Amino acid sequence: MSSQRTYRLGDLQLKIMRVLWQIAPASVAEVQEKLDGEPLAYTTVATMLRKMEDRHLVRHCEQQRKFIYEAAVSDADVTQSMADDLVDRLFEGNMAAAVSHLLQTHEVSPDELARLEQLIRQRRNRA
Amino acid sequence: MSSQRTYRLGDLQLKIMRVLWQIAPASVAEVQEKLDGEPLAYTTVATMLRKMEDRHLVRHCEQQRKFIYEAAVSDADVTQSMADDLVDRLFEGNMAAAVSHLLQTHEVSPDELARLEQLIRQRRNRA
DNA sequence: TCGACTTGACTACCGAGGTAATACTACCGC
DNA sequence: GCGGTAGTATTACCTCGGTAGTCAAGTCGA
Repeated sequence: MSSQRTYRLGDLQLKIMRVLWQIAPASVAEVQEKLDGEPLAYTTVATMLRKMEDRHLVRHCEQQRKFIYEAAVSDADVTQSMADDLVDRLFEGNMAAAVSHLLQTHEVSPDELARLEQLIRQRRNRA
Repeated sequence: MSSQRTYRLGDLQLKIMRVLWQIAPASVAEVQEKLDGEPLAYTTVATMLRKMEDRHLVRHCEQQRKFIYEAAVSDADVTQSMADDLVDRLFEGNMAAAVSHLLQTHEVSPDELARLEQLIRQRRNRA
């Protein structure tokens, strides 16, 4: 059951969550190291983690003087919530409109199209 | 041709843009009036419009001492840019993953499914 | 033991979104 | 001409994301 909460994460926050989802409990240094793109100051990552803990996105425990952080919300919940949020904001909740917009404005490989078609067919049969 | 710019609008900004896209040139009072949800102070709307003009999202001209605002960016550009942005952020640019996520986590009516299937088939034939 | 290094705590600062009060100004009707 | 009204300009404040410096405390190696 996905919680009803709405998540709206910034770029850095999302990147951090992704690290935590992938490598699970991690110290600040580990998170910092695993972040791709421009390297950030240690304190930047630490500060962000603290702010994220305030908002219950992550939690930490102490081990040998180190803070070990882990995600407090699931990938699925966050992804869904953020996707929902955008569909609401941009397409007034109309999912089909959103999907068709994506399909119309983007290149999708034949393979992917085939997969999507299959997906939709499954859905239709289930109904 | 859609401009390359990336738009990330807040809630209010999007609402305002929607009003301007719908009713075209409009005074502050008209925008304020057309905004749904909790009524906002006149000055709130005016301030927001000025900030948005700074960022070239809207422009205004003066008519009888009134500011008449209109959108300076198109619905299509903003929608696409925001959708792209999210696909990038959440699905690392993988469009198909995004679409399939949406399909899997939402109710879509049979009619809509049919429309989507048709859309995909068109795309596949075109390729 | 002492200094370098690690790590967390605290603080600061910027920009943007959002909200609005206050102050000024011009016009309109009496 | 005068006061209300409509409208803009100015200013302020709060939150959040993001970035990071400084400081203090603990740790570990020479």
